[in-house]
Amino acid sequence: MESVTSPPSRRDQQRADTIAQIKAVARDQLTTAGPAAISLRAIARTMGMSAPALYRYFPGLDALVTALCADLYDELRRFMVARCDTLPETDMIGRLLTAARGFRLWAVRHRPEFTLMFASLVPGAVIAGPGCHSRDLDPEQEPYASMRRFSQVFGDMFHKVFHQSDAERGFTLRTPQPPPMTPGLREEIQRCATAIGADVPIEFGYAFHSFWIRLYGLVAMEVFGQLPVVQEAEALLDAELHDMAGQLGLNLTEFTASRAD
Amino acid sequence: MESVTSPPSRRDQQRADTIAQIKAVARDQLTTAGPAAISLRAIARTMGMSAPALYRYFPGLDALVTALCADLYDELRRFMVARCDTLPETDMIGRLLTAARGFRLWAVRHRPEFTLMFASLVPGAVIAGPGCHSRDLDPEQEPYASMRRFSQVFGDMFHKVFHQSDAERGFTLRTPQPPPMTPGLREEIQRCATAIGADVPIEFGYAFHSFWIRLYGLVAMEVFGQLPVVQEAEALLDAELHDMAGQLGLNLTEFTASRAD
DNA sequence: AGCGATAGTTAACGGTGTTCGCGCACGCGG
DNA sequence: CCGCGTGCGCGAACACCGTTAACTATCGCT
Repeated sequence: MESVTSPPSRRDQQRADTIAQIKAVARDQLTTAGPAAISLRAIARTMGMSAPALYRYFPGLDALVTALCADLYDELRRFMVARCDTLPETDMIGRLLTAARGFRLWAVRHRPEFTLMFASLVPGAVIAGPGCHSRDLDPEQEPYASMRRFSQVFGDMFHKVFHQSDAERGFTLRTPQPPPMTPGLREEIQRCATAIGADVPIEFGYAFHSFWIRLYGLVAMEVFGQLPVVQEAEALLDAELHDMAGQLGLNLTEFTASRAD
Repeated sequence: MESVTSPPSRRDQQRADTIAQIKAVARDQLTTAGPAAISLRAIARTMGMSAPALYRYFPGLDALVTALCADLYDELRRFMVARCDTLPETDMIGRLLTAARGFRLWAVRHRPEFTLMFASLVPGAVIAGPGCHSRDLDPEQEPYASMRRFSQVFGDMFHKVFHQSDAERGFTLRTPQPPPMTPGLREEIQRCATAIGADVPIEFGYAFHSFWIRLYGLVAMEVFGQLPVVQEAEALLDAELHDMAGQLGLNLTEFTASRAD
């Protein structure tokens, strides 16, 4: 709540540069040797500094990893929207497909990063307990803000594709038939949808949620080496996307074919 | 290929007991403080031993974690089949549902274990590279044998439910319509299905594979704190199972209702 | 010009995996 | 039943790791 943001003084600039360099070196360690290999002493070594000096910039290793993780969410989001922006605003189906394929592509190109982001959140944060993550989960804190911005990408797209007219969309959206749900589940799905800005009826809320589960499951299994189909993973993603589109009344082959005209 | 298995001498017995104790202590560390907290020195400390002594039983920390991981796959499999065995042999749909719910239940009860098994395979094994895991992946080695035995549970069930008669099954199985697939994908899905012993047509091969992706995605997201719907996760699993059953022509509500008679 | 905040240093503590070399003692074979 | 050998455990040591404390020098602003 600073009413006056002080101009970035010279020191602040150098400080920002150092922080960026620290994160860059950490990112390199992550890419090269995996999440467990991020080491303060090694970072300091390659930067020509002494390890305790890094504590001027981060309160500890966990904080560094958390900040790096936040950057990765932003990078992934930017990667996805950049690819989507090559398509016209009205082609929301094309943008959704591009976002999904971009999600997988970034993940398989950056397996260690994906592991850090989606399978631990923070080292040592997966400790047991129903509330899962033992970290402070102030929902406005740094990793969560980036995660929400990332989720927002799909949320906005779902919202838009639903509120498009059939003419803009290029096909008539069919209301999927959701399975029977408990009242509590219906309420929570509705709440999650509105929280993400996707103001849609429950049938679409469930469908979109289920689609996200399928996309996440496919990508996570591929990255973690759990996917039975491993060589044709990209083709499998396309098949799954076809299948999901079909549940919304869209035949993707005809769609892309007619679009190609 | 030992033609004569030497009788378990007294020494071998003690050795086996020590190995079991080491893994038990490691398991306790994993459950209590997460995968990163498994420490040889701490294990030796609580066992009243010295750290290098453990090297008489495991060539290193990675080997211990790998062996522990293999045990966990067996434990998960046993948990699932034990619950399935409370149902009659002919109720394959009920067994499939029980197996899926058991998979989730074990995962949420053992989050650190699940993380170790399904999101890293072995610490430091997620290093970049197209072939993913940098470990020796001799498919008959210890972690992979247990993984295959685990996968076999679902594979057998899929095989059986498909080859059941409609009378045994209690409903007429509808052939799902798969999305268009590339020839390579069809071939690989077929190959994976036969490798797991599920000799089924491609339509069911794709459906079962997709079901496994959805189940894995749902459970992994819940364990890793990535699921939007977090409070009603169990109800969400039931909804997803309803949805998947519906794609095979089975209305689950009627099914379980008639079964309850 | 001087003062204070800031960035950097070295030393040290406790922790980790791993290797080496030694000794002891226990269980097996004669 | 007894000795022998082998497997077992130990301590020391090396190279890492995160983190803290005390201290210094330098840079920037007043």
